[in-house]
Amino acid sequence: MNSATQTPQTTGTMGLLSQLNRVIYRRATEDVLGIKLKQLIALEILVRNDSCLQQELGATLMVDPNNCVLLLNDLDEHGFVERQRDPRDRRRHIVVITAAGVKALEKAQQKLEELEGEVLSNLDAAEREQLRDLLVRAMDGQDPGAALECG
Amino acid sequence: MNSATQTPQTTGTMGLLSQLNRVIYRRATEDVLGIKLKQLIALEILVRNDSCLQQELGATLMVDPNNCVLLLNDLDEHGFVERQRDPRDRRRHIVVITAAGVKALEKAQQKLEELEGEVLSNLDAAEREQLRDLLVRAMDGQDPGAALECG
DNA sequence: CAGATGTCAGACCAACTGATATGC
DNA sequence: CGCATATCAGTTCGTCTGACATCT
Repeated sequence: MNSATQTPQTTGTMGLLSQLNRVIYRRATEDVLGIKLKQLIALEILVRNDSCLQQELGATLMVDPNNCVLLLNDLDEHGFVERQRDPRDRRRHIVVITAAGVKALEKAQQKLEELEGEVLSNLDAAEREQLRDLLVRAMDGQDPGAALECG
Repeated sequence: MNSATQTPQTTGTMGLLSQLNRVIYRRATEDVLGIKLKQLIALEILVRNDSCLQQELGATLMVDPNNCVLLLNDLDEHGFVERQRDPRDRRRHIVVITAAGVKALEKAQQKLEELEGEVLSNLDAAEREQLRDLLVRAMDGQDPGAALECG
């Protein structure tokens, strides 16, 4: 009715999360970050682990193996990752991030932090830290590899 | 490397939000809720405002006018909403939720709360309240109608 | 051989783009 | 006439499904 309503329009935490994610997704485009948000998250995992099995990456990202292939193809074409055969089980691939990948990641992370500042402009530093902490804890409880049960 | 890593794999708040949303999105399917998550959010807005202009709904949901039409077509076909011409400006539509819509919403909300309990199982009641509060405040600062600048 | 892993091609769904109809 | 609103058709993007090759 009143067109300038500032009341929270969505009640549930899940709905709010979904809405706020929508805001992020709309703003964190490839134009802004240089890479896609999902690629950024994938690269973050790779730098953190130095390298990891392709299936572990997929499980952590919660994408099914097929989509993991597509995602890596994209990153591979840009020279941001390399896939190596695991010598101990030659069916498997070990994914490693390249120097160019690290560089692209750092650039994207910087842009994303700028965005974060804008999106969370209503929260002060302590509250942002609190939010991040709650999200970390929530994610910790998540079943990894739920995306694998698809065959 | 260790396949049972429980360390937070994603560092930034935006990435965490995106990942947690992924968890929700994967579980809050139409099969579980009875309606789609986005439809649930739309109906929530409608019960809260009793009725609202179609463009206001779109702005609040952050979907562009085109997608708003599709969304409402879907809800309309199920008999969950009705579109009425605004007598004061007959170009406009006023969207109202039906009794069936309210019923479907309540059912879906109940299921979603169950899901919320599972997804946020690592957080106690106080922490969940805290999370919800932070999300509400973050959403309050969001530019409504950003989705309208697309023509 | 059965089972696991990764790859690809085609189907499917959700979102965006452009054109049209109606009313101001 | 120009502008706003809603609608639809066509395109594009991301994701899922099924078939296949390789390796254990």
